[in-house]
Amino acid sequence: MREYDTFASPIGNLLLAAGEAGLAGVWFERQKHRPDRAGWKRAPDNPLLARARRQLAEYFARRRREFDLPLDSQGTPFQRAVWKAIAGVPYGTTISYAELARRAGHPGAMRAVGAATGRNPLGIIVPCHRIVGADGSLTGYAGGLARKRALLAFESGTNDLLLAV
Amino acid sequence: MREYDTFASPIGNLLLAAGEAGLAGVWFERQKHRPDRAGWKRAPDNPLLARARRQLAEYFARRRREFDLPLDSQGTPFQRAVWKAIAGVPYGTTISYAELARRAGHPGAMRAVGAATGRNPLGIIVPCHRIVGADGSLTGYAGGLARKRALLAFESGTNDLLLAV
DNA sequence: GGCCCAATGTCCGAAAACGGCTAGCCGGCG
DNA sequence: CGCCGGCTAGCCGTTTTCGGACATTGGGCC
Repeated sequence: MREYDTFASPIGNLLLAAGEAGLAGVWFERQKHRPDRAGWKRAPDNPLLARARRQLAEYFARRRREFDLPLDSQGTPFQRAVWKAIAGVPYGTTISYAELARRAGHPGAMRAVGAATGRNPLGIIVPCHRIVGADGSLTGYAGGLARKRALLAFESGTNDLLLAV
Repeated sequence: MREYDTFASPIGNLLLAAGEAGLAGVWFERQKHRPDRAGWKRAPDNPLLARARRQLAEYFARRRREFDLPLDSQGTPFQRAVWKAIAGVPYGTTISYAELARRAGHPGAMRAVGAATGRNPLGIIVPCHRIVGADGSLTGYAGGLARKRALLAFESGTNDLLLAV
């Protein structure tokens, strides 16, 4: 039985979930691999969820570039290594899946790294949108390529966040 | 790792490079298609480079009309055929790209011959400045049309070499 | 353990673009 | 008419670009 809440971002509603030791997930509504929230309890007053909402609002207002939250994402050792490496990619920059594989300690496993990236439960917080193909192509995003494109433009440029439909 | 040196000619500084079997290149500074000299070593004492400098000085002093140097230019078989044919054009004369194509054994390939001429690594030594359009127009030169015009005037007339800027 | 899948990367062959060209045409001039 | 300038369509190696095939790794499922 998990506590959750929602947050209305400029590029779509987000679903936030709290775990035992920290934030467990941030998904777009209707995104791929979204968890089944049967038996979850809506809890807007949960302090952790409130804190996450505030930091996300600051991020979208250009008043925050890094998140400061306890995280509690669940996955295999390999997946956790990948997600940890993703967390080290700075705001406004991108790296390739191959480079990510190297940083995660598995050079050559770029394909598997791609799969693990797609399973990242902490969208935006763990910036999987900063991972692109070796030739710069976007290749994929659980929330849809349009959102990935919008986030990268938002972080690299100074223009406002606008989701091209 | 190649050895190189420079030579101050009346129409601009030249970059000379020595190869395994002979002179590998003579380019104008800042000319098109100039090689990347990363990792090259300046070697004024290299005997081949010294010999090339002396012969160039003689050429510009009107005391030499033909060069006598071992050459080591690298290129495709087609390019080498073109450059070899260029080398056969005598001092003070010009031929058209079409005629050059015939002499190189590829009649009709004048357009490709033009491209190969532009890639000639041995400026002045292999006298690509003696190749002109069928109607006499200069059409192009890696070191700039002004230099081509100056070289042709120098070879045909008795006036001093003067580069019209 | 075996098999299939995936938000990749690399390589190679085919196709198109790119020139330091040219001969042929056409209209404008004297 | 004759000359000239500009435009066009072929010309042909080289270089770049593009698309598809394939090698590859780890997870999830049985």
